[in-house]
Amino acid sequence: MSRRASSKTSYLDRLTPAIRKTFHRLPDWYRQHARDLPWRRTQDPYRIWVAEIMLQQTRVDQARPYYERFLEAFPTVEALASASLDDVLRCWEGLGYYARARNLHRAARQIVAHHSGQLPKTYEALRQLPGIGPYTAAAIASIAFGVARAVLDGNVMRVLTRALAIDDDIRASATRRALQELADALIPSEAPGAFNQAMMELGATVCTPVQPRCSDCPLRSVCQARALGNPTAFPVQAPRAPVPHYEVALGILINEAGAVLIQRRPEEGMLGGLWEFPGGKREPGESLEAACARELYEELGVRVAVGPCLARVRHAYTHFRVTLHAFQCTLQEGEPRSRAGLPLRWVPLEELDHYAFPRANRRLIDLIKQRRLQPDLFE
DNA sequence: AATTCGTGGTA
DNA sequence: TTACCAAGAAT
Repeated sequence: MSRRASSKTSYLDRLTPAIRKTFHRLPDWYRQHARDLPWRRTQDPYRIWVAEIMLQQTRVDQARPYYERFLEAFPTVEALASASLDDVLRCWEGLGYYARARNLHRAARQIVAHHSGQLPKTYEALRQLPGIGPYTAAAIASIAFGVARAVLDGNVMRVLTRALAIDDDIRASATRRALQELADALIPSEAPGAFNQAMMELGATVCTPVQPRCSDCPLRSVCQARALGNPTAFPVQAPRAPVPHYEVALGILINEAGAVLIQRRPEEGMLGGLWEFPGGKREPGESLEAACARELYEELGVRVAVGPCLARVRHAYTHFRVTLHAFQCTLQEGEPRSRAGLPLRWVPLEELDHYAFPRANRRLIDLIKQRRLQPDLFE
């Protein structure tokens, strides 16, 4: 058996009538076993859209409170479109993958401008909107509009590779193409939305990555991974590359009024549009204090005296890890001006929660606030 | 096609 | 503690 799927790979020949029949019963299973999730109580395409975007690479329990808050703040497409990006990001703070919030905001404006404020009803038209990829377009089209397009997410890939004992690497695009083809061949035309949600619910609650509950599975009679006695052998995926670790020095500049200096990151790229303390990565052989002074000079054109480290935070991103070191700094020479043209702002500590910060920065702020309760340490 | 995008929970 | 993982999209 090949671990690499070629461009001609197809799994359609593995489908027997018994397998098709068993899969087609999934909507019924779903109606009986679906958890009561807030976005299931609505047929509002806007709410379904928001939920699907939030659920990308995110667990239901983590997204739920954000979903409630977001819809309270932006109850309609029009409300979202007329909001500022900063307000949207503030609502999204802590949820991660902030491009989702930026694209959601952009797409809302496009929907108001070009679709009379209504979400498009076809897969292709949905797909044109920023942030709506193959998964989300299929999810909205099937759940809100009854279109028979199969979703392919981590859950569906796990269910399918186990059911048919597919041992190709699911990180390979060829495998994903073939799995999408397979899912599209299985989705029924009567209840496509329920089928899609059933596949995902099955993966989330029964066909789980570890310790799957096979005896409760509606597919147990046809599942080949179970027949092989080793369901967790699927899906097969290549190991990830090891991630680097960076030491980052940040400068906490405080003015006479007790306000601290923050800057807004560029809207494109990592953590785009969020605010943070100035600073950057330590270079090889450099001390943290030197890195702090260098970064503040490079970014803001100022000379600073680097004082004590007020707080440290370790944080793991997807493809690297960092340790943030926040140094209290005193302005020696010059007035801060962003060389990259980024917005800068002096903000009292109490007002920092009016700005959207990355998680690691927010934790630093909490630690610094705690120290400030002991003035001698801060002065 | 392979990388780059967050965060929190869990074994 | 480490490593993996979760209702993906953009480039």
